[in-house]
Amino acid sequence: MLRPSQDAQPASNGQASRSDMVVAGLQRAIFEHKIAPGTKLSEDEVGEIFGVSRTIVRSALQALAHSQLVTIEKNRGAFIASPSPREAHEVFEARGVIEPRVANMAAKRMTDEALETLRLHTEEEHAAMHAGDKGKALSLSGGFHLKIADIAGHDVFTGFIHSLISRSSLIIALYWHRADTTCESHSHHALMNAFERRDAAAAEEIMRSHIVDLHSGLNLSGSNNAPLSLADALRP
Amino acid sequence: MLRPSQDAQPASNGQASRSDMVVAGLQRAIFEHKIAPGTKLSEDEVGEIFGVSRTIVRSALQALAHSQLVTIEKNRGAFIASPSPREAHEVFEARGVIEPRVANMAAKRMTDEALETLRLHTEEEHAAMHAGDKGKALSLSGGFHLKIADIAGHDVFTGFIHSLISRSSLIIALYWHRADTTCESHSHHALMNAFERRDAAAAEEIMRSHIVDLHSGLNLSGSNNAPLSLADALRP
DNA sequence: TGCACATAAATTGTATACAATATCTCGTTG
DNA sequence: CAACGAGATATTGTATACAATTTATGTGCA
Repeated sequence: MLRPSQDAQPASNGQASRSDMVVAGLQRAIFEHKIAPGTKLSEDEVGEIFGVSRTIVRSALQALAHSQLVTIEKNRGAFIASPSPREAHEVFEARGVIEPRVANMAAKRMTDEALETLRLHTEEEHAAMHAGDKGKALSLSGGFHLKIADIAGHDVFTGFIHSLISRSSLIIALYWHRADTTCESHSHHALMNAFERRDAAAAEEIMRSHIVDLHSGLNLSGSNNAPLSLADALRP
Repeated sequence: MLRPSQDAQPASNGQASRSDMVVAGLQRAIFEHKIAPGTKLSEDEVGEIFGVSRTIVRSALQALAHSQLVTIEKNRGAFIASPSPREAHEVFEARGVIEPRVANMAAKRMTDEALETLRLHTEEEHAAMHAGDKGKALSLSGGFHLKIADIAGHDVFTGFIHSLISRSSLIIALYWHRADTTCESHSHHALMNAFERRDAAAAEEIMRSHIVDLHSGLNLSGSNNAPLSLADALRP
C-alpha cells in the first residue's frame, strides 16, 4: 500500500515536481480504496515511503488538502478526509448539474480518435471488473468521467469535475451501499452509444440519470459524520 | 500596496495560520486591483512585507496557485496569474451555470437577518462607488455574490463560486471594457427585490442575465494572451 | 556595434535543525 | 479503581543553511 505511482501525471506545465509525485501516489491509493478515510498521514512516514523530505510531503499534503482529499488539523497532522453525508449529497448534486452539461459539450466535440480512447477505456474497465479488482475498476470508472471532461475541452468545468470525482472516491468508500456495479458499466455503454451518434442531448440526459443513479446508490441516512472519527478513535 | 490585511479571514477551522494571513493579504490586493496580472511575486520580497519567512510565503503562494490566482513556474518563481481570453470566457460561462442555481437556493433559504446583511453590503458598495474607490467597489461587488453563495449554504457550490469570483477579479482587471458600472448596482438591487419576495425563480433569472451582462462587458476579441507576458517583458 | 560565451549574482528548490504543540506514559491521589 | 497531572516522547510549525537553476554582467572576438 502507498507505493509511488510510476505514471505520476505531470503538472499542467509538463514539469512534474517531486511533491506532485507524492500527490499522485496518494491520490492513486485513495482512488483505488487502498487507504481508508480518517487514516492519519504522518509526515515522516509518508516521507520515508516516497523517499523525500518532510518539506516535499508537506507541500503535497497541503495540495491534497486544498482539493479536499485530506484534512489538516493544526498541530495535529493530516488525515484522509471523510466527507459527511451532507457533503456527499452536495458533491453528487453538483456533479448532477455540471457533468450533464459537459457531456453535451463532449458529444459536440467528439472525434473518432477520442471515441476510440473512450472505447479502450471501457474495455479496460470491463476487464478490471471481471478480474475482480474492485479498486481498479472503481478508479477507472471515475477516469471515464474525467476523459469525457477532457474531451469537452472546458478547462474550468474539467477542473471542477476532477475535484468532484476525487471526492466521490472517498464518498463511495464511505457510503456506497449497493451490491451490483453492473449498472455502472451499462450507463457507460449507453453514453458511448450517444457519443458515437454525436447526440449531445441524449448524452446530456444519460449522464444526468447516471449521476442520479449513482447518488441513489449511496446510503446517507445516518448521521455518519461521527462514525469516522469514531472508527479512528477505536483504532489504537 | 501589499499591506497585510487586518481582517484576514480565518480558515474554515477557525484556526488561521500565518500563511493564511499572507494569502488573505495578497488576495485583497488582487481583488482591489492594487496589483496587476503578470506581476512577479518574489519570495523574499513578499516575506519581508508580511514579516514571515520564505517557508510561509511559499505555502501561501502554492495555495494561491491552486486557486489559479498565481502561476508558479519551476525555478522561475510565482506571478500573478493573467487568464487568457478563453479562460475568461470559460469562467463566466461556468458562473452563468452555477450562480443562478445558487441564487435560487439562496432565495429559498433567505432569512430576514441574511437579507439585512445583504442590504448593508449593497449600501457599502454604493458608498465606495460614490467615494470613487473603484478597487474597493469592485471587491465589494464580488463580495455580494459570495454572500449570496454563503446564504445558499451549499458548500461545494460556494467553494466553486469563491474560486470563480477570485478569478473574475483578474479577468476584469484585464478585459473589462465598459465605462458605466451602474448596471452592476442596478442588477444587485433587482436581486435584492427578488430575495425580499423570496421569489426563487426570479432571483435565478436575474442572476443569469446579470452574469450574461457582465460577460458581455468583457473585451475578449484580441489574442490578449501575449500582451500580458509582453507587458511583463518590457517592465524591467 | 553586435553576438557568444564564461563568470558572477540573485532566486528558487530542498533538506535539516530547532521551537512549539500535542500525545503518551506512568505514578500519585481521592 | 478511576481520575488527574507531571514528565517524557513524538509530531508538527517555522526558520535557516545549502544546493540547483536561472538571470544578470561583463569580456573577448568577428
